[in-house]
Amino acid sequence: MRNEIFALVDCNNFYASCERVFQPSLRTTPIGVLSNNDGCIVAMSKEMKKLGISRGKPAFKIFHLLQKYNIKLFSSNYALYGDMSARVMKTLSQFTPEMEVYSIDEAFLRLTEFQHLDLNEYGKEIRDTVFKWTGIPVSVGIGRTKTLAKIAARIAKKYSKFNGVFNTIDHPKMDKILETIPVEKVWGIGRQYAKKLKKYGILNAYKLSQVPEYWVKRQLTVVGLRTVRELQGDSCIDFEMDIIPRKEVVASRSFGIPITELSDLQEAVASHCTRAVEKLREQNLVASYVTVYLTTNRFKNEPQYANYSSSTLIVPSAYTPDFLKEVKIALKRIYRPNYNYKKVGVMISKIMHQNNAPLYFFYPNYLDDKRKDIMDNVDAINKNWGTNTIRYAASGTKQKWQMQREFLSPSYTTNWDELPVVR
DNA sequence: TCTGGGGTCCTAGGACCC
DNA sequence: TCTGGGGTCCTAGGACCC
Repeated sequence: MRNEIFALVDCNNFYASCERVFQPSLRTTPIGVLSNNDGCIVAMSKEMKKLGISRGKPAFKIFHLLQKYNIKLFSSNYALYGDMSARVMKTLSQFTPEMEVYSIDEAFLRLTEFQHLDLNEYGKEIRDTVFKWTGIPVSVGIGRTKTLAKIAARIAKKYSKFNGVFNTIDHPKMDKILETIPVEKVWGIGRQYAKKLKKYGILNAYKLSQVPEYWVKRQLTVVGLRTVRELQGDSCIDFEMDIIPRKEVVASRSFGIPITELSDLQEAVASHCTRAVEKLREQNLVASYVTVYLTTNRFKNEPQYANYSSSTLIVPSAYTPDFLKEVKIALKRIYRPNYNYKKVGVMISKIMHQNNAPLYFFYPNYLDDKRKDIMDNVDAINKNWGTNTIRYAASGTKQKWQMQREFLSPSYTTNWDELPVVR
């Protein structure tokens, strides 16, 4: 067993905290951030959590509370959150050469080479520095495995007496600590697994750590087995410093209103497709497989239909028109009239790095002909002048399918016209 | 629940081959 | 047809994550 040391740095209520950074007057106001389409609550400040509102609640259900509790709602603003995330990660990277950016608001730091430090002090320094440089409050959890670091961060966040930092390494009461963690809060144990485990009386992390391996493997596959070993202090979930190439890229949106006409769906699909291929290019990837899917609203009591269709490109590409051509045909194959559609999506897979794409004698390679130059220019313009400055006619101009974002905050950090003004 | 979007991994089972 | 064994590859579905 290796004696690893991991820290998990987790931003507190990340989206809500981002909004607050730019509106300091909301320091004590309950803040909620909504999902796309302003559909439901995806993030809350602690003041709002205290009101007993739960994540995932449909937004309209709390409209009557807004005035009473002076709640401030925001439509999600991923341009802002992405930019703030980059600032946090850049700050964190100063504390170790070995960092894994795990999600938009979390990073693992490998601190195995820092055994000699007072880890609690180091954690506090990390926390204070991130707050000073970005305005985002974070929790720091330290443990021998990633799973234990996760649990530590949860404790750091939950109990204010720890000042946002908790270290489980060599903790004398480790068993007691694990007993306080409900099994469904363990990283890797979701709703279904928790249900199964509870049936057998395995209610908390300590119990889970004591379960025989063959039983776990049979019930929860090798994934569950890894989790159990991690709880025992045996690090077996890989630490991924390198950015691993995506295996698939998805772009999809629910519609603001039900959509029936093929022409509207074609616009939406073209728009999603354009975004998906953009994401490919951001990482210098090419791909050769694209899937279009559509679905009606399964929560409505009306005729239901869902289907998908895929196409293979002759040559792996990141040239948007190559994909637009395919998704148009694919959508036509699966479209049926007279349904109220809720959502369409485009998924791109069979992805590889552009330098690894096979060369074909009869077909031009994406890198070789003018297509890459064209795409680079389009991307540069859209980056400088704003998303969709240049876009494809196929995406349409009516865009009646566009989502609703009633409570959108300004793009403080990514749009020159919306910079905060100091008077 | 009247519900967001974007990902990953694992397994079972079918297709196909010898 | 009262039907062998074994391997690989692919896909759908189910679980998980943020």
